[in-house]
Amino acid sequence: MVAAIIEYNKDINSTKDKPIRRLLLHEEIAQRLRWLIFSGELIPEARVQEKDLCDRFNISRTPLREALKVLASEGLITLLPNRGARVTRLTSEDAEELFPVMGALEALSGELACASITDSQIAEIKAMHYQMALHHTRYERQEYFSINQKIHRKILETTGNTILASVYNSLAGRIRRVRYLANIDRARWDQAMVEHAQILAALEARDGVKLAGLLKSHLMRTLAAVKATIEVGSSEKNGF
Amino acid sequence: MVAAIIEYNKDINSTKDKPIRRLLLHEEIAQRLRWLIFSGELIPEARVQEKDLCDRFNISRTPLREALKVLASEGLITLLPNRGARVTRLTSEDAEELFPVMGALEALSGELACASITDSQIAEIKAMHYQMALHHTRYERQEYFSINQKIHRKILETTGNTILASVYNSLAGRIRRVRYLANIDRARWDQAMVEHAQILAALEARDGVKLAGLLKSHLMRTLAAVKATIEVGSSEKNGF
DNA sequence: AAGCAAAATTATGAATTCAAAATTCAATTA
DNA sequence: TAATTGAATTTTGAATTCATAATTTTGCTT
Repeated sequence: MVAAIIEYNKDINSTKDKPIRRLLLHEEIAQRLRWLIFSGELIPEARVQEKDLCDRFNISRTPLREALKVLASEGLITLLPNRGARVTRLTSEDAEELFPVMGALEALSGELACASITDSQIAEIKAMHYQMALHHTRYERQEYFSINQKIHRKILETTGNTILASVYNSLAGRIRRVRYLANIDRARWDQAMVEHAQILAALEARDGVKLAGLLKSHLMRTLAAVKATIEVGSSEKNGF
Repeated sequence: MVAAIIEYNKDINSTKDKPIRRLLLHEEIAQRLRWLIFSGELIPEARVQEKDLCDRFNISRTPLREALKVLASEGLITLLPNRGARVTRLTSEDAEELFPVMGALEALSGELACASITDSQIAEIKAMHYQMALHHTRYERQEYFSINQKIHRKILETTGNTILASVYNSLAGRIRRVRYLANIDRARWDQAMVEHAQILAALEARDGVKLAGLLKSHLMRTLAAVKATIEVGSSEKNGF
């Protein structure tokens, strides 16, 4: 009995678990706010009223304001001193700055992935790719978009580089809503599928340089589609 | 007189300046905290006591805590719920994740810079380069380091891509202290100067692809030197 | 009725307060 | 004396309060 307790204690001390962190309220709130922005419930340029959100989440202003500061540092919202916070509107210029950076990160992602990806991981992505192709033939935009995201995220995960993933995700967050709403035309969609097939092929061949180039150019072509969406959105005054 | 006032008002309204934002206290505090970390006054792993900093800055805990949340989202400090904040210690693994990302960003930076850099901007960088070379021959490490930073930042600015710059600076911030303290040996230093000469040449030739490759490999070689510093630092328990 | 000015209201920025958790320290026991 | 328990203190997380800036409303003037 005593021995068992001693064993147990030894185990506690020798095994270094990562500390169990009960999450801080402002982090929970920040995550929920991100969802509100991605889902489109919080509209760009619209003022974010602290009181409303406090009531909604049943919290005081302190953790909410902390969360707003974090989102501001991520570029998702803009703080106007004494005049509140508002969801940052993505301009065409922003997109033109964001995509080359995301392109560079995706290229790196592909390069690193090729160096370490396992056969089973490739098989997984391949399965996702065909699932996506199916949605494409069925004109199922939402589902296509969802799996598309998953494939890119899967490649990112494969690299095992958490910093790369977090930086990429942060940037992608800024344009997620626009991409989601992007009403890409059929021609561009077909073209995107061709590009994805090439991407898969390069990944299977573990050709890092090739894959990097494909991902980069894929992103740059997507930029054009997104820019078109932004222009339309702006002129309709229901911007992004 | 009245006319003058009207003129003045018209000017105010017609010219759309970016709003003069009296900076929020937490932003000021966040910036000062960054300096404290970069300068080494705040030691990694050491607990950051809220009270001490509040006394130091003569502010209440509210804006300080907001600033801490922002720094945490930048990765400069780590928040342990109910156990305070501490400066994030850069591990060798962190460096191995950070440098490839920074390399990709620098490569992009070089590529974009070549596409738009003016002759006078090149001349400016060239002047800085020779200034740096002088410090190198004189073994003036701090000055060399300082100009080295400036050159890379100047190339970044040249691209005009503010998002690229801010992402890069955020990542660079995490390793600035280590790089600053990095006691690179003479051989590596000499090698770095050779690489810089090549970088300048590629920039003058506006050879974006070449420059991208050079910057990337330059970063990866720097990684090795930084990793060595981290290892030494850790074993001496005065880590980074 | 339109335009303007002043008062009233509301929202924001930051300090203070309060409750809960962690840490310190002293007393006790083996 | 070393280890452990439990109270006292400190520190943190979050709500509340307070002062000030921004916005809205009201009432006046033309």
